[in-house]
Amino acid sequence: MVCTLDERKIFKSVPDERPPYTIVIPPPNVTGVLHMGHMLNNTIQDVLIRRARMLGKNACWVPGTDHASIATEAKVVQMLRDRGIKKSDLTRDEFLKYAWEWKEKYGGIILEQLKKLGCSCDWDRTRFTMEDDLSEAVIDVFIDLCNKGYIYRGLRMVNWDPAGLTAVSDEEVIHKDVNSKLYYVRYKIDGTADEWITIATVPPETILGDTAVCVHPEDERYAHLKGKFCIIPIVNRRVPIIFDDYIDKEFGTGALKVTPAHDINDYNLGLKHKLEVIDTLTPDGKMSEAAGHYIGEDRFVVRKKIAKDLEASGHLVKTEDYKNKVGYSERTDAVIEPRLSLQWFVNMPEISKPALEAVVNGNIKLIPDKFISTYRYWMENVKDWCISRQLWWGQRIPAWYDESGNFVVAKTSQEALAKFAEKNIKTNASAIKQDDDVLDTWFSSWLWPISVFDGFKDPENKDIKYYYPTNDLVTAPEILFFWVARMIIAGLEYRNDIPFERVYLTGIVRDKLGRKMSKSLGNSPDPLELIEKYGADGVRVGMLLSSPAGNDLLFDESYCEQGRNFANKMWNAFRLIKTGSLTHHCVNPETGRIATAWMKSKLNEQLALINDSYDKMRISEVLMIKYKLFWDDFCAWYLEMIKPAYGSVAVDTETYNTTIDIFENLLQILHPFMPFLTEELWHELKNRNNRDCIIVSTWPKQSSPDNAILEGMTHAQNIISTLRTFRNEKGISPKTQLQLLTKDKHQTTFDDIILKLANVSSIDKAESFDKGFAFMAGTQEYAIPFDQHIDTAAERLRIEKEIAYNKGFLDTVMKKLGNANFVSKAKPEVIASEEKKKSDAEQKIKSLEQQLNMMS
RNA sequence: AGGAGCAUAGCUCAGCCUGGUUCAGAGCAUCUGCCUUACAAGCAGAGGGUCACAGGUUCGAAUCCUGUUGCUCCCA
Repeated sequence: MVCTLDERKIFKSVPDERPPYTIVIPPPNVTGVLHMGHMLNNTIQDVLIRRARMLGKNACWVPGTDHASIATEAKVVQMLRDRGIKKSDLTRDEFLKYAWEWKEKYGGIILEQLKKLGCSCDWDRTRFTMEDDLSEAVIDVFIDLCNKGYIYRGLRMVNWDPAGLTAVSDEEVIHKDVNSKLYYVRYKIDGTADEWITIATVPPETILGDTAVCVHPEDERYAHLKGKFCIIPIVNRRVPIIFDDYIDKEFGTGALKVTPAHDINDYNLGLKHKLEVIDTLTPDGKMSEAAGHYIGEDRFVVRKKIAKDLEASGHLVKTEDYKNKVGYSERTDAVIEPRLSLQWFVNMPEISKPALEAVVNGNIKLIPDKFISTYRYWMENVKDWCISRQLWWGQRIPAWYDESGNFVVAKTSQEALAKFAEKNIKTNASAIKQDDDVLDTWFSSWLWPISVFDGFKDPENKDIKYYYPTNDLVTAPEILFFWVARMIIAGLEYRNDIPFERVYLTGIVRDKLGRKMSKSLGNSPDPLELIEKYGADGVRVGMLLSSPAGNDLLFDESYCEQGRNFANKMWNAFRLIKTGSLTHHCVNPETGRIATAWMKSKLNEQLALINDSYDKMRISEVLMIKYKLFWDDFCAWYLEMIKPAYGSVAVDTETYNTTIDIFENLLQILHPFMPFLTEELWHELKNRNNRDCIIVSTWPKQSSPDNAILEGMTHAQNIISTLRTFRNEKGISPKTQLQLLTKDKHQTTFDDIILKLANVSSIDKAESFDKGFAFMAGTQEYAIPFDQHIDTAAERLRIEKEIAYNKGFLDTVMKKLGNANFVSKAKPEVIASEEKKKSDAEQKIKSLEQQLNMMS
């Protein structure tokens, strides 16, 4: 080929009169590299896109990347550190210059990798969440939501990442089981000489921030402490003992130390009981001035120190081993600390209602639908979304503060000044300062299905009107909430329409032991090495062979091996057809006629199943049907039927041409899964021009199969298999010809094929069977005269076993039919089928008994 | 603590919604025989499951209901 499909812009889509089929890619992290999850996800999208294109839709797959603020910023900081530059020594602008430099260098690697996978994206449409137009949309949406009252700024307990120095969302916290210690510490009751209350805590360093001790109001052990105070050790602070039924009497000692600054539940207790809030941690996880002790030391160092100090002062009662869950930052792996801070939030309950409705009422379909209840549960309990991040890489929050802390939300400083003026706040350009924080990356990507078509910049443009709502979204269930749900919210809010019709949720790719693939485990194969080793088509097939929607895929390289073997099989079939003996000789035209008629019917029969499974998004089932259709039906049966015996010279152009047609149809059907090989063979098969590519060919039209031929062939296959088994068991070479005897009912249509595939010399009618091997295919009787030594006893045993089986079966049928309840209650067609079973079984038994008699 | 889901051949999964298809199917793996001029990355065959367990509903249960056990995910 002179130039690639991509270069010929075959993946390109522009609005036209055809119906659109649109997918927006879940944008991968711009600095990321392809991992197994991407492979699975994008292969599925490509399969859907390619089939839609062949169905005559205007297929548009929009690629792109997101800026992944925390991950990217962390990488840039690392790069700077390697060059001996500290982020804190740089201005914001200087830092961003480095960040963009990094992005230009490494951004887009992943898109190149997707091309190697064969992804047929419209690469001209590649977008990036931080490019100007998309950023402007983000800022406009922020301002709009502020104006609508959905966004507010508030003091909240957030998940603080002390390594990343930013708040992260609940979804970015990974809870892990860890072995900790539970410290039992006693606090002296104020005004007593030797009276104590003992609390249990995992992080004893937070004692420095304690502002109360809380017990259950009905806990008799502590009833006498009502109105009393106790003394916090080390800091010697006098704090109240409060009573609240929030307390679990059974846990620890039933007495809870309350640290409102560092625990969300304690914070709520603090609000309720009006407790003082003492923030004892610095942003980077060290003890703050307010802690009063251990200032500037890391919290984990202090944890050990304070335990010793408490022991020395006689406050430590005991320690216990304790298993608990600790939150870690998904990005930096630092232990997350709950921390009070001023952040920006989206008020979710109200704005998310239509999005809940859209899924519950079926406007948007989740596949598999078991995710609907999960989605509903989350949306009904949705919490406000913390959207500010203490980073520089991202869209800077358009809020402006004056010197006394008043703020307005505005796109530019000029507009901000105007807004201050409106509020009658006197200030000036040099006195106002923009918020230092940026917006959560999801606050960009929730606009993705709209912003990639410039739906914010130009809401009435041709693209957005044509492509939106998109058709399918393919993504991982892990981000159902923090991405999918939010896109639905944004879509309904800003287009008054859903962003996509269906969401296909893939499984998570795990290793064969069921562990998630991760860098630290080192259990993930390198996707590009896999492609190198098995070919992109082989890997694509391997990925999809066993990945039912929503179920995890236990990946094993042997799947790719299977994929490669299949590609190899296709190649070999091509060789037979195009360059092998088929081009020179062929079977007699009659055999060819039957064979092609059967194969065409088989193809149509299976194509109906394939189309149906596609519609139900059962992708691995689609693949398996195609796999068997090609390998079993086409190669193992059809090609063997028409393949000429050595030395045969009969030429039959019609059969040959039909075979090419069928092979082309099979290539088309397989094309979405195996784009490279099918395209290559498509061009090898015939001399086609640059435009005549399989990727833009028309999906084969399904017509009704000839059922008589299908049934007849199944019967013939039955006979052939029995003869092959017979040879196998008797050790008769496939080269030895056999004679086949039939009775009246036998249809001769497939005789040629039986002769060929079972190496039978002749098929003759006989009144009755003499000595030899008698068998049944369906309800018909056949025999092979066989005069070599036959183990009569073994044959008798075989037939007797078969009789016993059929009698047993007949018994169960008779029992049903003899049951008055069954006959009166079962549906007529069920009864009819039982009657048929009965007569078939009776006839079989009769024939088998005859055979038995003949042997004696 | 709560919510959701899963349990079918050695492995990965269909079938279950809507009970009845010759006493459960596939792919891979296994075993047997084959280097047959498209293909040993192959060909032809074979074996392999009391459908997790216990009850119940029904003429009839892998399929519907209840309970038990084990596992996974989500959220505390």
